[in-house]
Amino acid sequence: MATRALPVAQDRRPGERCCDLDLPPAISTAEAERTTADLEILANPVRMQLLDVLVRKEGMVCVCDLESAVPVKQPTVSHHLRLLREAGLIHSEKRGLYAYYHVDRPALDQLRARISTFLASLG
Amino acid sequence: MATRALPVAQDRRPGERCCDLDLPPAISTAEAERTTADLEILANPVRMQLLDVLVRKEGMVCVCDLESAVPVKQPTVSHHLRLLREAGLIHSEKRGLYAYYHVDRPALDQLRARISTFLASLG
DNA sequence: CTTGCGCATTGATAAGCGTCAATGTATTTA
DNA sequence: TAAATACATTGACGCTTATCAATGCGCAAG
Repeated sequence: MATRALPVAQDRRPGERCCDLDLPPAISTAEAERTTADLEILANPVRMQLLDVLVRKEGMVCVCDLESAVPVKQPTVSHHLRLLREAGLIHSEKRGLYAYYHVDRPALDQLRARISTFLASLG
Repeated sequence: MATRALPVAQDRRPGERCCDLDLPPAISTAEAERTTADLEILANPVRMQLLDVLVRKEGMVCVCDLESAVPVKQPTVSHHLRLLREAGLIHSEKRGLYAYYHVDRPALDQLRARISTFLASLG
């Protein structure tokens, strides 16, 4: 009895043009790429742990402390810190020998908001 | 004046052991890797658009329809559909010549919940 | 100034990922 | 049976990413 407008196997002949209810890509490719970038900056265990530490420690954290919180060597830590910095999620300040990092709260909040919006759009 | 327990540059001598308030990795490496996997399955424009189409079309969608919704060739579509399938987010059913895909709502909801929890933990 | 230290950068390596042409496999139509 | 169609799989390619040893650079203690 199916009253659905959705074409099913039985309704479709081989070679026939697919669903004319042209599924609009809904999410544009450009939009999908932006959201992908948002997800990718978080999609790494080391960056995730670094961010986590920086979030929990309200103040500034020096690199050597961050280093001891993740299972990779110092150059790799610097590498991921750079990516997070270039993404605008954290900032650094040099004091003497040490470099202190801290989270950019507004930036992080905006990132979380964008991802949440995306997740909601999948509902 | 600073009454904060957090060591700052001035408080720390070179060569000194870093913050003894051992920042517990808070998020374990294993946990971070699991969450990373959750993010990664979504962190691709094609998979994102495929999922989006499948979510918006309640019923089953055949591959040729999905194909026309993304800017890549058929083998690439099959590739990403396979990844989504292996992640348990979608399922397929063959009817005659056509393969129909549909979202696994509970699985998708759980994924979204896990990511939301993670995002909240960054608050 | 020289040495030691914290951190960034470089350069190399390896592994992973996305993409597509070509091919395989059912299945359906002629 | 033969030809056509939908989709999956294979195999190859290029690009990106993560990682670390080695090195560079600035600051600070001696």
